[in-house]
Amino acid sequence: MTGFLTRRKRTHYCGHLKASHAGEDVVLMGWVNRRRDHGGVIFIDLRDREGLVQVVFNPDVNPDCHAEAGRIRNEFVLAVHGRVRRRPEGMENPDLGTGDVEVMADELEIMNESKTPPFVLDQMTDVSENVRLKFRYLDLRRPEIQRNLILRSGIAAAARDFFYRNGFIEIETPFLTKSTPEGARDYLVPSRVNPGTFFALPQSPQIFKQLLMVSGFDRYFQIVKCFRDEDLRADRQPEFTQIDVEMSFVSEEDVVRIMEEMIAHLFRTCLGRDLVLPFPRISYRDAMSRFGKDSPDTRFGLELRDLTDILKGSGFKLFSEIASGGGSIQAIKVDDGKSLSRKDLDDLKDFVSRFSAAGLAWARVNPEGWTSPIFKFLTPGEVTAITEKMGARAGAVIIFVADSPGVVRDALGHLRIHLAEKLGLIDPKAFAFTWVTGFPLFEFSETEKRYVSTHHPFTAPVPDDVPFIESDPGSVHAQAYDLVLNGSEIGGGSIRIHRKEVQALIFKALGLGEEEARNKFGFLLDALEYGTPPHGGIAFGLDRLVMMMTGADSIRDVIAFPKTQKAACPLTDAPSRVSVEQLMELSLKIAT
RNA sequence: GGGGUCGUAGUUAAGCUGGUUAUAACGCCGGCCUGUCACGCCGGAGGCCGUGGGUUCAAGUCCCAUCGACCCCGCCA
Repeated sequence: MTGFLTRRKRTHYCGHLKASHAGEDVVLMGWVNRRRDHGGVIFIDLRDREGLVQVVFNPDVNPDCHAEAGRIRNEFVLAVHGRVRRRPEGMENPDLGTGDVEVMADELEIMNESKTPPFVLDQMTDVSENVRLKFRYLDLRRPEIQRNLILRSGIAAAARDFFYRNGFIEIETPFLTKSTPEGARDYLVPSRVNPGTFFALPQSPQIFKQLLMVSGFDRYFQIVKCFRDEDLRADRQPEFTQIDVEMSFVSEEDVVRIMEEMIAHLFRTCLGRDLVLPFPRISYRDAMSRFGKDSPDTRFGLELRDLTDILKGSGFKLFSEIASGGGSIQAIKVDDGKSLSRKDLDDLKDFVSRFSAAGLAWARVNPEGWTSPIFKFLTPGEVTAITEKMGARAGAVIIFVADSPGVVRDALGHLRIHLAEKLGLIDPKAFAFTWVTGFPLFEFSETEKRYVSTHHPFTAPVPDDVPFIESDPGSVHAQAYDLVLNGSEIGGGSIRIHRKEVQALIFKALGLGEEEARNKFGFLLDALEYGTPPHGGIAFGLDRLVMMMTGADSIRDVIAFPKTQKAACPLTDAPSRVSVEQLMELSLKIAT
């Protein structure tokens, strides 16, 4: 059993062999993807990171070797010595990268056996995610997911390359840091040395990267894990990776320009795709009114139109009442509504009810008028005005939602995506980037009955708006920007406040007392008094970016060892209980 | 915290209005097979129907609870 590795070195990856290797002796090491035992000749598809190649065991070449090959089962680890040859005429496999050749084995070592795996490792077999995650080390042998992680590595490498060449310095920031109860829930780590106190795992290196600007590093980046203890989604994990960037002496424009070059560099080197620069930009206000959300998917139309003015005096009571109560009536239009059945349209009511939208109506536009449950309530003038405003031709379907403006946008924003997916209006190969700018600095929180930061409390206001911070906080714009790709926010950043007077105004507007602010962010406030340069930055969600670039449906398919929706790991069984001794050492007691 | 979909063989699924021994495909085991490539042919093994309780003469099927997976809302500055 031993000896092969001392005698032989691996010469090639399985997936690299091609016709030009014909006639060469090679040594391959890998896993058995599949065996086809014909009684006489035995075929083995041997797999490694780079792909598959067919290995042939023929009793005429080496009877002992052929006999040994009879023991082989799936996922055994083999070392094979043999000669590459072109496959016999007509035996090529065009579906296999190495399909022109095969390896005639004359020496075999079974380096390790394998239990029968719980699932077959090919793309035809679909396996539930809990089984996949429980046996993640096997799941990760599948070529599709290996491809994702290999591309991820390439993207990170390309990003580093870009940053190094553009004068950015990579600096690590602490994972054991201070809890700042603004924003997401923190993951806490108890301190043994300081009983009763806790570190927090960083939600982002925000404050540290700003301090690095105070220190004069000028351009910083880091590809770094961040942690947020919030509920999971298909594109959200409790630990995730950011490409984190901060720059000194820059404007919003400077950050946006260099970062879109960085993104273009990633797409060019990793996908071979040339993106058109500069990326389109849209204001927050336009994004909300045209797309119903601040991360618009611009791959398709179905834009929102406001019909409140036309319908506020309408004979359709639901509409007129909502309009007179300060609500809004908006609509989207599907140009070719033939494939939407009456039932489909009626079911949309259920869909928008998820967003607590009260009223939904629809209309089919015909050459002679509308087919619509609300047609009889509308005047011909209203029908014409709406048809015109929507730009609806015969065959179109108009879908109306009436409720408070926020609810309407939310409902229609989701509905347009739902319909675009259902109707196949989305080009799966498109990458539609959009910068969203001009965010409000504050949003009024109904739950907290106060203004809260839209971005974070260090975001700089647009200079012209500074006078209104106290008098009219809702009108103040931020020097903030989000990068959106196909409707998904993949990055966001801002110019930061570098003067303490402005910072003090912001804290005041947020209802944050001087003492409280000092307690939470004192060190940053101190730093602002020692010559902080103007600075700003951005952070990209690497996982989401890789998801988009690989076409993965789930963030879990681009992370080697992800958590389930309950924020647990089926492989290691984390999180788990710990011993009383461990708890005592930390001065902790479980209350429940 | 809330809404939804789903848990049946190793895996993926079927199982109707409750009724005899719970099906199939793939995988697995054995046999045959010297050119297959999702090899083929013959035979075989394999089940706590997620768990607990209830209704019933009878439960995979109905009801309640609970655990778990996924999707969504809230949440995620």
